[in-house]
Amino acid sequence: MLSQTVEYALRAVVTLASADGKPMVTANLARVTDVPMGYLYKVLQQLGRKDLVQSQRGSKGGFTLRKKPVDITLLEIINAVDPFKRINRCPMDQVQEVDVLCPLHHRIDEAMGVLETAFRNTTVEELLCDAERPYPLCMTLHESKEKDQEQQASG
Amino acid sequence: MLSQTVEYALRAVVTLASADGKPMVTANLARVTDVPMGYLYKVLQQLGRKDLVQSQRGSKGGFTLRKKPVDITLLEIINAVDPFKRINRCPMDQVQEVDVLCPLHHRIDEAMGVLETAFRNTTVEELLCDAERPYPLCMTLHESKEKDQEQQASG
DNA sequence: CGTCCTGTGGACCTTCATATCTACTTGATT
DNA sequence: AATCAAGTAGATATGAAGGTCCACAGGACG
Repeated sequence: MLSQTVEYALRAVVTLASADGKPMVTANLARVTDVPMGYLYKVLQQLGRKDLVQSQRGSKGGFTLRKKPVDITLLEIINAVDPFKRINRCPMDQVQEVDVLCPLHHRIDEAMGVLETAFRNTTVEELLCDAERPYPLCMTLHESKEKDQEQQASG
Repeated sequence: MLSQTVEYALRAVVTLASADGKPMVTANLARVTDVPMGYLYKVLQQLGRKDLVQSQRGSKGGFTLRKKPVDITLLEIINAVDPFKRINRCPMDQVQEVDVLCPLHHRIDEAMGVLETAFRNTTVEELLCDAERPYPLCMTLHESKEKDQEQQASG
């Protein structure tokens, strides 16, 4: 339903959010989020253009969030990489003045509206402090992230 | 969001529903729904395998619905050609016993659930008798359909 | 039976999102 | 300045969805 790119973008932002301001290098981010590194760059670039993330080159560099998790909605992330499309006009209708959709497309668009709202009303912050689910991303990845941070600390 | 194939399937079923039991030939259906005819065959075949439509070869043949519009939900049509996928397990998580999703995927799946329900709760019948929108599909297509039926009648 | 009409199914082509590769630029550190 | 770490950007590959084509099969009707 959502594109692979959106999925990747969401993972990246959530992970950066849980890094709590410390810059994360792409290689590390790629490992934790399980996204191909080369492609992750592209996704991060798109997020950068929309001012969701920020990059710092050179050693000690990496990516950080540009806004607080509480101020980032899932919809923003989605729109940054693969804009959520609503149906504004019937796709079949070439010559169309009025913007009244036919019943079919009206119904579909209505449903899409609900979905869009759900994404607009969820912030990254909410994903970080879910009582029942202590880790913002999957448990095993949390573990590999821990391991990775140990590596970083020791290396 | 929904695939092109789903869009085509929905158009086809709605159009067949408004044909009120009379078989429609693919060429005609393709014109009315603005779907490439060769591809429409494929879509209709998929709908046929799921017993949503029925075909009759030879002259006076064509496609008809196999069920009443009131008994066909949009979700059924969607599932026939491009099954609606829910998130059952975190896509990142290789080793996973419990089926508790991480906050991110839980949230996404929740939203998808709402969408799925919306499609499950809409029947084709509802699209046929919308007071504010007299034609189940776009106006101009309704017109071209009229024209087409005239052609059929005179030809 | 012959012929026309219409759907079937398989092979193939096209397009685009996804993913990779690589040469380059920028920043930090010494 | 030299060097290394890290992001940038554009060219190119891959694979799945969308779309086309064609030879065949089955039904209707003279």
